Amino acid sequence: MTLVPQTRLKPRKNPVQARAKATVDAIFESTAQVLLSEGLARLTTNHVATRAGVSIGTLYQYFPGKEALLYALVEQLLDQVACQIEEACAAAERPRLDDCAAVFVETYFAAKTGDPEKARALYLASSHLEMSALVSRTIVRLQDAAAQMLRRCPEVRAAPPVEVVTCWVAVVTGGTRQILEDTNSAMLLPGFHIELTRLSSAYLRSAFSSGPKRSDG
Amino acid sequence: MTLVPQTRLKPRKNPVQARAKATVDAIFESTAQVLLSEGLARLTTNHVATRAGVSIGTLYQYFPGKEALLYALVEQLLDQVACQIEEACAAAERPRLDDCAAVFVETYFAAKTGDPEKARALYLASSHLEMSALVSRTIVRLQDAAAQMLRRCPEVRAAPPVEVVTCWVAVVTGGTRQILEDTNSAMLLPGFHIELTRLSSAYLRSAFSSGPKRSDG
DNA sequence: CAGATATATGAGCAAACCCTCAGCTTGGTT
DNA sequence: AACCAAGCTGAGGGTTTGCTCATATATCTG
Repeated sequence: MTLVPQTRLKPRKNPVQARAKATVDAIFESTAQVLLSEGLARLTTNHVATRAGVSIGTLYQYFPGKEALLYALVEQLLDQVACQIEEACAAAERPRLDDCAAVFVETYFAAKTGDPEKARALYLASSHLEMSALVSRTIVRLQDAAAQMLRRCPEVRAAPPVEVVTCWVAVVTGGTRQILEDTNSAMLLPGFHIELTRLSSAYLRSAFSSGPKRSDG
Repeated sequence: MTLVPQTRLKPRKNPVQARAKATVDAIFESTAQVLLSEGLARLTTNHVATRAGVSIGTLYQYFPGKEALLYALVEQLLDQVACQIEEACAAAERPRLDDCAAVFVETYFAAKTGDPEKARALYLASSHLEMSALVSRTIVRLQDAAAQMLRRCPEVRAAPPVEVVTCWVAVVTGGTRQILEDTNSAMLLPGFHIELTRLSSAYLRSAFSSGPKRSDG
């Protein structure tokens, strides 16, 4: 319902030959680079095309406009993250609570820090208002994946409350964003990973275990 | 050290008469509104001036450029939040761990949700690369305030580890941002507040209390 | 090879935008 | 009232930017 008229945001033409695919990839790559080096405000289509080593006309053969380019970039990167999370969560068969925490945090963190610059470019681009629906949809995918994993957890009796899942996912994604965007904290990345896992374990235990449960070690 | 040459970002002139102060306030207000209704990409100085009910020339009497305007807006809003947090943290004399969690979350949450639209405008503006240092400095203020409050906590023996404070602050600020930016989750705001407090309590206890401590309830 | 299709080029136009400046109005002081 | 500084105005200059289109080249098919 309420399908936004996104004609302006959809790709204009799909590449069929190999060299065209390479061109589109180069444009994506260049967009991320320009986004980081120049910022969203100074990102121009001409600059993107030049940096990608293609003509401006070529860019407009595949994207109907500047916003469509950014939209496609964000869509691609968000989908990659969501797929990785869904896969990892589904792979956990009978996880303990601590496993749920570790799997989710580990996977999300790896997806984001694998290419931190690309992640930061994504954050910049996704602040466009047009992207909010896209981001929202991805968050729902993460929440569903997390909820289903939790439901398979022996320590969790009933269906996990929506507020808990919402809070957990928001805190993991938002916290990671905060750390990645703050260049001063960049050195603390490994430490943050550990702390975020401990935080998740502590929260999930307090939300699902009636009695406090101490694991050995 | 490394004082960035921010001549371009500093106000050009300070208002001395009352009507001039009103003008500057109107410009700030209008900037936030345009930011929300049009987005960062379509925010133009002419539009801001028109919406504020002043001439474009007036705007440029107080701000040397578009970026300075955004910079001043972000600076003002960030400083308000930091001051509130510092005050609230300092007011907690001999807090228990749960009090620390409650005070920090409560204050931050109130500061952000008091005017959610302004908060979202702030997020949009702060994604400018130029703002990263400003945001970074504010985060440090929050971390310091939180650390000092924790140090006054009887349950905390030594100085709180920097990773814990960093993670906690990142998670509270980032999580709140995530919820505020996602219009779909807007209805869950009160519930999120409660969960975020519980999460903070659980994390702080797991970080500082050697033995698990169960409070009545 | 010949025709058809897919892909690439880039000069340049129309529109949007940032910002200046010369002149005007308001408020305060003597 | 006379004067002055503070504040306000808005048309427009110079620049940037998004995007088109006529043309050229590469790849595929038979």
